[in-house]
Amino acid sequence: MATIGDVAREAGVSRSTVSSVLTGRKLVLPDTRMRIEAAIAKLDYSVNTGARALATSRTMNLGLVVRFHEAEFSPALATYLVAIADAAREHGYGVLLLTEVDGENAIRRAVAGRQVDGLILLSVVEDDPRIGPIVEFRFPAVLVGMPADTRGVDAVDLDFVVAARLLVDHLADHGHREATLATWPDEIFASGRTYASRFRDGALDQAAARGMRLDVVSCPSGAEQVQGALWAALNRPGAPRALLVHNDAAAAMLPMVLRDLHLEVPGDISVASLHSAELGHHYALPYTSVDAQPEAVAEQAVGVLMRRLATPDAPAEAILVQPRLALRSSVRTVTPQS
Amino acid sequence: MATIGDVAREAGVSRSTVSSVLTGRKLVLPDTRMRIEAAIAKLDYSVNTGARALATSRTMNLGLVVRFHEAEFSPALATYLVAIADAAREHGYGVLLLTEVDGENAIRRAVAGRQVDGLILLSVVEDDPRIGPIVEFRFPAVLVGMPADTRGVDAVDLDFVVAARLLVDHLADHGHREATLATWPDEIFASGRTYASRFRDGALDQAAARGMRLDVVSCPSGAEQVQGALWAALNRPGAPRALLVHNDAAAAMLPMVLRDLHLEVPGDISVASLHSAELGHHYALPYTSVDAQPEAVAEQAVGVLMRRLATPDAPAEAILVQPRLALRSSVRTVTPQS
DNA sequence: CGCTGGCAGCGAACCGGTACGCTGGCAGTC
DNA sequence: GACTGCCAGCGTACCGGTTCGCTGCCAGCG
Repeated sequence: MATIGDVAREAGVSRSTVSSVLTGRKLVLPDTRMRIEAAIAKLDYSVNTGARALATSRTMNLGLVVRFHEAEFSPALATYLVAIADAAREHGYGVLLLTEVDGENAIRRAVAGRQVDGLILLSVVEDDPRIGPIVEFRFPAVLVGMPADTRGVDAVDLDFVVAARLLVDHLADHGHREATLATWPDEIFASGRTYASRFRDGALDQAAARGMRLDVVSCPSGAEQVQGALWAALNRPGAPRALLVHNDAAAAMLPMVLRDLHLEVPGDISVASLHSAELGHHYALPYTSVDAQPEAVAEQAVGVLMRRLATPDAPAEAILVQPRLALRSSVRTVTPQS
Repeated sequence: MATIGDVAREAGVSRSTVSSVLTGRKLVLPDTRMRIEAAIAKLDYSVNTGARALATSRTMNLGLVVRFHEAEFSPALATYLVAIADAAREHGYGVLLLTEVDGENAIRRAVAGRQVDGLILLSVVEDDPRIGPIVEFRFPAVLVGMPADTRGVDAVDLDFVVAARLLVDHLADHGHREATLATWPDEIFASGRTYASRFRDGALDQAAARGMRLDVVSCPSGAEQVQGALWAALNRPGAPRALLVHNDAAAAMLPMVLRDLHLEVPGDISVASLHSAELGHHYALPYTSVDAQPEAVAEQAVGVLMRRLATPDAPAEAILVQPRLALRSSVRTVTPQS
């Protein structure tokens, strides 16, 4: 493999001049530059990123910290990983995958070994133990997922309150005065995944504002339990004829349960949901929904991190990605009758 | 951040002695070693991996090349990514996520920039364009997924032929003389994903050997189309009362279709499938199956790559991970009646 | 007692880049 | 014609490790 010295020799200049061309930080006479570029092409040279990192003390790598939570239903995780890697590359950064049961350790190692310039933490929960070291070291990082208290750390997430409001409004606008909200298992709420509570509370608030009754049903985890919970919720006497879903597992199982109960959408029941476009695609979910937007979230997360790297002392940002409603005519207009 | 020089000063030795302790390649007197270790602890020192990489010309990083194929149904992708990262760490390696529409370029960049010591290629297809550069540069790499011709490149995959045989035998052993095989869309076969053809051909061969009739049904992609295809296949007159599934989307949709057709498993129909344990878990699939084993495949892939790095000139390995049958009593015993 | 051997630890070179101060040549100005 | 200013390009130090040959000490042995 050719080194910068080989290129310099080939072009008849010094190493530092080649470096000037590579980094573009200094002016080089056009014909000198062309000689150098020719030499680079001829020798098929490319810079040794490790050596450059050592000299500049910037690795141009980001650490992507993934904690795999067995209980979570997340076909979309891969989408996030890929979207983040793509967004990072747009800015010239690579992505190091840090997956450890004990995410704290992965962070310490990567940071201490100076393998990464910044960190992206996925599936953040409230009081996430991974946040401690980051604040302590003042290491550039961005959380994907919003802890209740962002404590001066950058964070990016979908705006679940607005998402809830959009969906509730959509039902209310179509004349629904009552609905069931199928949401996450209790342990998800308990474990501090604020997306669950932000959506639920946003939905309850908006329902109150619109004079709508909203019955909250927590679907326990496990596919069969989810089905059972949905079945029970929809089959109880006086069940509302509108369903609001914020639970990927429930959304995936819903078509089957509805068929079971001989309920037509939207004829017998209106359905509106919050789930990722990918989930909807794979499961052929024909429901009006707010799409979780992995690409947009990934882009924002990387963008925030870039800004943090550029200006380390700027105040922390908390970015809420605005959701969009995707209509799929699963909500019908009802006329009030009582 | 402390450097090796700081540690040396603190311990009253030279930098090279500290290095001897760090690498463990040279003997150091016990009490000197302890002084150095104390200094390391006191200064909270850890080696700069970039500098070490420059000196040793080994990065201790692997590149994980992921191509995201929109049409593929891949909730399991994340499982593979995480499993590979975990396996790599067991060997002291980090994982750089290389995702690009144009995977070839990602490879070239990572290799030319000496960012990784080896590559792991996911979802390999026949005549995968990414294989070319690897063979050309003789760069250490392992394919996950088996091209028909491994051309001297290491490859690891599940043994789909054995998987097919196990499942066909299972049906045959229970007295089934005919079955339907629900398999991948035509374009998956066409695009050279050999897992599809290896399974199908293995199943056909074994069915022939066991004197069994096997009707192959290709389920087109898209959740609704899959349902339609399954529905048609199961509902046609004289449809076999045994179903063999090798198609994750079909497996996921199957419970709904069966319910639709009022078919009980195994009372009305026997079902045996090949899918990942994770898929089965998330979708509550109660079918006897051969579990695709992401963890085992990941472990083997990393293992092969480690061996390749140790002995670059060893002959290429092609490892087939042996599948296991997981019984879930979805196959019933039938007594021949004609 | 002198020679040899072993070995702990040192020092310098090196990996492949970047950064910065300096030089030398040329043009413009008085 | 001497002085000034500008700037392309050079040389060298440095980033933080590893490697390897050498030194100097001590023990063992004849």
